[in-house]
Amino acid sequence: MFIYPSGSKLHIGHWYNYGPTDSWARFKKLQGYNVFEPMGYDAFGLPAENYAIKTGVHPQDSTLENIKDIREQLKQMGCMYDWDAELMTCVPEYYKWNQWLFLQLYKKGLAYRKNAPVNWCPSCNTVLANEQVQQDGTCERCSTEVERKNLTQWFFKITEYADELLSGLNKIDWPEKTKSMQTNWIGKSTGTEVDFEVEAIDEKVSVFTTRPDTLFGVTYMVLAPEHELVNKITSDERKEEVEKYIKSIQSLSDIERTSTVKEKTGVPTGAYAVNPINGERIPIWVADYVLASYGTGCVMAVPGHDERDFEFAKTFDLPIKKVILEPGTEEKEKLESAYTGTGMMIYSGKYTGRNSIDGKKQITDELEREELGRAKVDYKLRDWLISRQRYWGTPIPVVYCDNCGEVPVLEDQLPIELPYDVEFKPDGGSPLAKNEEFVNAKCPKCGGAAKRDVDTMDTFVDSSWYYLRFLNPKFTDGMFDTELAKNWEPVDMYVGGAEHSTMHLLYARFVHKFLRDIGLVETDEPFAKLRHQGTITNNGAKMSKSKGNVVNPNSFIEEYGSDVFRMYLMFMGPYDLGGDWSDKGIVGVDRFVQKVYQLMTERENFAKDHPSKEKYDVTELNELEKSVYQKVNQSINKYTEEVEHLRFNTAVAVLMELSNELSKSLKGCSEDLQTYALERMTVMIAPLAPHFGEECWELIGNEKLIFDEAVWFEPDRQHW
RNA sequence: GCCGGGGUGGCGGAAUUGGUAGACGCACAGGACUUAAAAUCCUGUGGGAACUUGUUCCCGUGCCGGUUCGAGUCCGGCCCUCGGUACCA
Repeated sequence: MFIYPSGSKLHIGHWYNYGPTDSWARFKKLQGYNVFEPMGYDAFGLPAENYAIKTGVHPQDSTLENIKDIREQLKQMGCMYDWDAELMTCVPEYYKWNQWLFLQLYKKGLAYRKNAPVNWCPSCNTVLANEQVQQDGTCERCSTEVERKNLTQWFFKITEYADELLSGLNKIDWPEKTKSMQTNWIGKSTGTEVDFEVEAIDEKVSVFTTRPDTLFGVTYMVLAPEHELVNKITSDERKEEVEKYIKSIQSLSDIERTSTVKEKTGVPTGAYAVNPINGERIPIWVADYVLASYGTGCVMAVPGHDERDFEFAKTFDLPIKKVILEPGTEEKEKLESAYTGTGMMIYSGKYTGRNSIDGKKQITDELEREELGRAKVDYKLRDWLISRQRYWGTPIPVVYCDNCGEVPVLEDQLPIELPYDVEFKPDGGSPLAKNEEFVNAKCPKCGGAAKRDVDTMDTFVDSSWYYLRFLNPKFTDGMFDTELAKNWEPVDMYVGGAEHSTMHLLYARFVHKFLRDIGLVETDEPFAKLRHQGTITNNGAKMSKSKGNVVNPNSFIEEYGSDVFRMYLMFMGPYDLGGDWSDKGIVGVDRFVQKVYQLMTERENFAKDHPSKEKYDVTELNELEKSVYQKVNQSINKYTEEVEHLRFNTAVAVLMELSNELSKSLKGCSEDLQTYALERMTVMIAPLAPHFGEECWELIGNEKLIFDEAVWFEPDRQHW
């Protein structure tokens, strides 16, 4: 994953992501693969803008300055990045293609506008990111209570790909936990949509349920407070109470609202609905535990067989009906808690006595026949909201014309450039809204006066296709070079933090599939193999500038060099777990390197003076030579296995064991066998410590660079 | 709350498939070298007990329970902790 340049310094986390990854790439290079290892900058985003609000430094200036510093530090790490392929997302040459992508999605009906709430701080007069809202629901800058405000915003229709995003997981070599998180995030559930007639307004309201077999147990219905029908159906005498309730839950987050430990709240609307299966009249309530964003924003409540409904019914003394019998009991009335399993249906009209598993299908069939419902698949996944009321991002290529309404910009007018002169101090709207020159445009359709969209895109748009742009960042004839892409896609190895599991990694898969559907890529998935690096913490806490607990790698690099520092990070523990930072053990890695260096300097030019054989027959070696020979080959075998699977900690341990053995025994071996051992040792050290590897390679008498030669030795497994 | 990880000596960790728990390293202790120190090298090092002093026994992988000839590993129930939770990226 490319780097996010939020500050000017690389911290240990960056080293932990990029050092070991480069070691893996170098290992592949030595093995003879054609390795393309690029680096770029995810340069748009909120922190640069907040920094600008605080200090007055323009986001573009601070970002470009940071990138300059970061580039120099990346070079210190000794990664074999292809610097010709470097890219950054904040330049028109790049973000032009975000806009182009937007237009393609729009053309296919996959970009659309609808209302969605944002966090609004009435005191700062601005939209806040979730991160800027404190736990108690107040603004991090001024501690004012944050409100929710509805704005018309752009969405990408990722839900159109929900099924394929799910099934595609079977085709890729990703960590099981990541696939499992995406699966749960997409949240596919098969169920039934049931229509309930609402009395008084002569309108139907649909609910989605995975348990149509419990339909006879419905005793009330709940609308999300945001549901559009709430206003319509609420009776006059209830109006005041309902409005008061809706206001009272406005500042709660979805997490708080749906918490099962929080006491249930809600109010009756005074309206009633009719259960289509038995004609029963049930009250309609409004409660915050139902979210407008999932399903239809409305649930049929079955307190006997749903835990949340049970809690709610207990709290408000609503009837609880038992309609499924737990296997192994005859008790048809009492329920200590909601029973959510299957069993025999009871008190269910003609379905009484049937198995609830069959009942599910039969009730759905009946509803379909009567046109009162239908089988339906539902997803938790929501469409991707990409509008941001901010400056530092890609302008959305749409204008609004009095005559023609919403009109996309013509492709040949791209890029819509982000103007430099803008006031980002918050005052109510998107910063771009105040730049007249930017806002006023011509309607592409009628040529009349029009206003540009003043929002910018979510930066996850930038990062959802950059891996394709790497192939040739200077390409001008399209989003990326499709000919090159044919040869290089998908990415063979993608490494980044697990925190991206459900957002970036899902968005990128979605965009890749879309690009396939418009004929730009040929594969179904962007990243064939994915691995996560863990987080390095400091005293158990995530390092961050705001906490002031960032460990600066510089002092260690000065004292031990980048190779030792990088190798120590690899030696610390399993790569995917990360761990708490401690400099306690770095001397051990340093000692190891000194020990190897000693071995090499004692045998300068051995490769020239005593060339090694390719293979040895152990029957012709003495006992000591035989054990050295075996140790060397066992080490190559183990090392290969470990590095291949990113188990760098044990790979380093293999090399330490080998160096201990060689320090003890090498003196007693024939000179050519000594060369044999040192060559192989060097080849294994080089990917982990590239500078030191080259030094050793030269010391023992080689002329060319080891990585230019791409030397690798397969182990001799014959004589174990 | 929900989803997904993690928890093993004084410390970082190893044990790849249910089969000798503690590889490798840090720290510590003793020794060699040295006038001395540093560096380096060698030896020891999970806890406890016994004695015939180099061997035996007991305990031990977050907690409680289970499966198995055998569990760090599998199953059930907890505790703690970390990541995500749709506008940090």
